[in-house]
Formats: sequence, structure tokens, C-alpha cells
Amino acid sequence: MSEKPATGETTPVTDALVQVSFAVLDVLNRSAAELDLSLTQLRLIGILRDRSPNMAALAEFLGLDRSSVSGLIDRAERRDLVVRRPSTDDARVTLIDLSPAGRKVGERIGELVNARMDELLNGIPVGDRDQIVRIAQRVLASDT
Amino acid sequence: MSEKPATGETTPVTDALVQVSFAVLDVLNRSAAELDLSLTQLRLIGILRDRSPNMAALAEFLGLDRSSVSGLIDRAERRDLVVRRPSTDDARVTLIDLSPAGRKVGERIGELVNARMDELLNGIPVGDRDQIVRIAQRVLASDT
DNA sequence: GCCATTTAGTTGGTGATACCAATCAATGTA
DNA sequence: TACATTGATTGGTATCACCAACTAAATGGC
Repeated sequence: MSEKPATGETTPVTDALVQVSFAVLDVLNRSAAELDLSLTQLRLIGILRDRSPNMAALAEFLGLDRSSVSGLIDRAERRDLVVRRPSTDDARVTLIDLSPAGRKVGERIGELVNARMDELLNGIPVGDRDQIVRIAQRVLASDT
Repeated sequence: MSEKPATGETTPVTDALVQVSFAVLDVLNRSAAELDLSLTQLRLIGILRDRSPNMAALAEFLGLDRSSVSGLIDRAERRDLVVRRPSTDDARVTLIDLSPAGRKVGERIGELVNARMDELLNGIPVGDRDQIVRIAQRVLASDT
């Protein structure tokens, strides 16, 4: 099924990436749901694994409005996944840390996602996996 | 087992796919937002481009509960993107069609997504693009 | 044929998500 | 010091997605 880029038709490579992304999204969603997390909370925890950003930076990472992040952190804090920590430099800024419990959840999520991604990649040879990593790095490198 | 699957740490290939998927997701989200659509509505329109499924099949496609799809179609119909059509075979089933306006939106969305994906893939050689398509098909083929 | 069961879809209720506009407090700057 | 800017929150709205309960239509058993 070779494609022609007709009116509004997506190109083969666009189509391929979109389809795979939805499959990956499904893996992430199901993994998150298993721990009663939303996809955004999963991302949040992933980001906080090796960072303690302020609200603005977090909004930037997640591509969300700051007010959205306020609510997100409210709910995550209520569930003891993260902690708000006032900055000592600037009394306006709030830094976000993963709580110990949040870190544990992060580890469990990582395992779940790994397992399910393994299923998704079942039958994909090592060579192709290396290609995935290589090409992904290229794509992400040029993505500001 | 060339890798150490340490505590909750994601493997390189998992990480690569997740990162790229979020980048693609961002492309889709921004394209959808430009036409005041949600990501789910974008998917809906994509699905209806070459199908007229009933509610149950649509729920299956989208991985959503049937009640979620009811609301989704309510809102899409209110915006004249889709049309509910009663089946003649079985008075219980409702078939969903793209409206003419919905089809136009689908074409514009396709163009937007293509353009933004082109940006995302800026600098990726043709050979790698072919690899993406090839590997994606493999992954999706084994994904029941 | 008739009634129980199954199937398709909707409704109502809840919580999460995300936006915008407006606000408040702390900083910076003229 | 007065004014503007910045970081974050609040309030209001709409969407999204779930579950449980419900209606209507079709099926199956007898």
C-alpha cells in the first residue's frame, strides 16, 4: 500500500510514527492506570526522577499551562507522590520533589512499562531495536 | 541481556520509543488545538476517514468505554463534525459518519500534521525514514 | 409464541485534566 | 519609592473518561 500525499492524506512515515505512538501511548496509559495514575502523572513522575524543577519549568517540560500544573501538583501532593519545597533564593518560586513514596511508584511504573514495551516489541530483532534507538536520538536531537 | 534492567529504570529502547512518542503526541496535540480539537477528536476523525463504524466498534478502536464514546460523539455532532445514522439492519445500532464539514477538517488536520511531522523529521535521511516505516509495520503487525 | 437473557447505546454522577482571566506576593527596575 | 514584571495560585468553564444503572431492541430456550 504505497501512498500518494493527496489532499490531507498523511505520508507513510507520518502514519507509521502516529500509529506506533498511539500503541506506545496505550502501553503507558495502561501501565499508569494499573497504579491509578493518569498519563500526565506518569510523565510528571518520570520527569521528577532526576530533577527538582520549579512550577514554570515543569509546565515547560509538560507543555502545559502553569495553572494546569498547579492542579496537577495539588492532586499529586494530596496523594503523597510529590512535595512542594519553597526556594530559599526567591520566595516566589516553589520547587517540586518526588516524595519517597513517589519514588517507589516511579520504580514500579518503570518496571511495568518495560514489561509491556517488551511485549509490544516481541519479535523485533536486536538490530532493529538498535535502529530505533539510533533514529530516535537523531529525531530528538533536532527537536528543540 | 546486554543491558542492566536496574530498579525501575527503563531500557534504552523503551526510553527511545517513549520520548519519540511524546514528541509525536505533542505534534498531534498542537495540530488538533489549532483547529480546536482534542487529541481524541483528532483520532476520531482519522478513524472515520475510511470507516463508518457503530458505537461499539468505535469504542474498540479508541480503547474507550462506550459511554465515553457517547459523549464524544455528542460533542462532535453538536459541532457538525460527525453524523449519527441509524442502522437499517438492527434498530439498536447507530452508525457514525463523518459529515462533509468533518471531512474537510480531516483534510486540514492531515496537512497540519504532515507539515509538523516534516519539521520533527527535519534532517532525517530517506533511508532512516524507510527504516521507521518498516520497523513500525513490524511492531504494529504483532500488536494484536 | 413468550419470557428471560443478551446486546447496543444512553444517562447520571464523579473526578481528573486543561484552559483562560484575574489575582496575590515577591522581585526588579526606573 | 513607585511601577512593572515574574512565579504561582484561584475561580470558572469545558472536555474527557470512568462506572453503574437504565431503556430499547434482538435472541434463545422451551
